[in-house]
Amino acid sequence: MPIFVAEHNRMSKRYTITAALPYTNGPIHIGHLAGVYVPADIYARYLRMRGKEVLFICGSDEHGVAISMKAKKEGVTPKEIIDKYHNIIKDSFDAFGVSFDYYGRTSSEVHRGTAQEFFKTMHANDCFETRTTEQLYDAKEDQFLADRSVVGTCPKCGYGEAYGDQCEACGSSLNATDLIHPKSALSGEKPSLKTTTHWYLPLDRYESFLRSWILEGHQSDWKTNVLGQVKSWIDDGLKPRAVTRDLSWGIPVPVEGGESKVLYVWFDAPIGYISATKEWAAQEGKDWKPYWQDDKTELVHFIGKDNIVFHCIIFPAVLKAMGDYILPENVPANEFLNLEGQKLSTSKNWAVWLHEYLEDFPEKQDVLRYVLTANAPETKDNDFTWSDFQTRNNSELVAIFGNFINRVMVLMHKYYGSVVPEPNAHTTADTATLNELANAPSKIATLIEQYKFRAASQEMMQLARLGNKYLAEEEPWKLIKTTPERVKTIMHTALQVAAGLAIVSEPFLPYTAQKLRNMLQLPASIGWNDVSTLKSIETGHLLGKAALLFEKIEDDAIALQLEKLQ
RNA sequence: CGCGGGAUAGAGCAGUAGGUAGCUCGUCGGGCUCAUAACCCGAAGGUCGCAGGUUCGAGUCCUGCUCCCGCUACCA
Repeated sequence: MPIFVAEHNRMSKRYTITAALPYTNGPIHIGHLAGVYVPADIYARYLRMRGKEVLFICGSDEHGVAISMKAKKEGVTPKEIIDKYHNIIKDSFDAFGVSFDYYGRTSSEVHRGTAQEFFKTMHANDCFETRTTEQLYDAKEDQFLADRSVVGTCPKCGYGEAYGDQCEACGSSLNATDLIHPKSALSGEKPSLKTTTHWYLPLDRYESFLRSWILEGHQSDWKTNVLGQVKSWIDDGLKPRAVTRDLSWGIPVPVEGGESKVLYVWFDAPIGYISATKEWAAQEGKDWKPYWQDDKTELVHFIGKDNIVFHCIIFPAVLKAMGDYILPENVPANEFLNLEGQKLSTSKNWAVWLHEYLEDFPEKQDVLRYVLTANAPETKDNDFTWSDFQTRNNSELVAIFGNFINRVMVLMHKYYGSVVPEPNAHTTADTATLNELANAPSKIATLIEQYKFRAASQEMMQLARLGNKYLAEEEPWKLIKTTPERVKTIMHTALQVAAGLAIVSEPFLPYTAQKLRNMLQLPASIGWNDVSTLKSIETGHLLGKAALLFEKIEDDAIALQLEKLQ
């Protein structure tokens, strides 16, 4: 009898799950996977197994200065940059089994239309304020300059190469207009001051709404890091935030006076979730609206900690302003993952890139998924080391999970020609093991629903330990010589555990789960709810061919990875 | 400077509403030999970042401090 049944009550029927849109100025690495995409995928796969209607959405974020700067630097068009990385990123997700229902991109026509419609609606409903300010302008390049794009002499320490936002010599925060002898980083010309007018989202109008919705309404079910960040912002007093920029690469501002201006990326990016939903719905012949406008739908945003303010403050304010939209039920933001003690850095190439990992460790997607889940930065920044990767593979996946399955398969083949024998009466040991097996799905379910994926993955592994322990204590290899009838019951029981693993491991290790299902010849109709009934595998069932689920990773493969980092 | 998160055995992490500090890996000892020298059992190992305070009692509450990470920047 399962002990934990509470989760059934509070589960919704439809879920819209989003994973942060990766920015297409580079490929993605293990930090992205650990913080956002693996947890989101575990959640989505789990809910689908529970028979829920799930829409799992993501896409490429393709606007913003970083991309136009990169394009300029490489002498190509922004379009070439985003196409290149969009494809690399999309392929990485596919390869790692991240089961998006749709992966869109913010450069699409549908997205342009959706984002512009958001802007126009909010504009018409007086949701914006306009402000005119003076900003540094590069006449030669004919564009306004970001603070970061201005260099000059620091007014505090006299360092000659200070950036407009911060002096790297003395650490002071600066305004670009404070710099002595400012120069444009683009052209080297002296910038001039020019007035410009922009639309602002007056976040201050949403302060009390946000306070009661999040700080009161979600006080107990949102993560502390998220609540803390939100509280900090709200207590600080929310200020109007510009939603438009003087740039050329982006979505044109669709109202009068918006010529030569584009929507600020943070305004258009989250709307990308909705655009992607529309594209998916059109493709599937469905209506997109229930996924965003039906209050029986649960919306969950998976993001990294750097994104908290956008998904908890700004985007909800936009959704609220639009009126018809639901708000996120939860925003389970993760902290960051470090690599060998140092933070990941694209510019220093201090990263493990997913597309490169797959070249070095083909077919080992699940290993990385597992390691990143078992050591996920759920409550604080965590460290990924290659040595830990090796240990987790060799000592856990190979020695515990893979080995248990192999033991069962070998014994079954040897004793019964892989035909499931008929069990006799259960002993207390059998019953205890079967009880624990029956309880496992509920335990794992509860943890997943609380976004505790690390603990959930360990609970899954616990099942393999249970199987090993059961075999060690029952010693069928001895009993086969003395009381062969008893062995039938033991193997039947051990097989139920193996089948349970095949099912319960799917959200975490989708490729392995599929392999294991094939080995056990589990019919597709057997799923999550069958684990507890203990009838996943019946007497007389013929098992498939045995194969190793995982293989050891040797020291030289690890040494090679460490060398690559240098 | 301000704000948020973190600092717990060799390593990586849990610690739920304060009451003799847990998990995984590693190490050491034992058992087993069906299994990818894998599995199972047991043991050693921590003054819970530092300094104070509240309490009969604090990893858990309060104050101060140190260090790491993040946000406050058109690097999303």
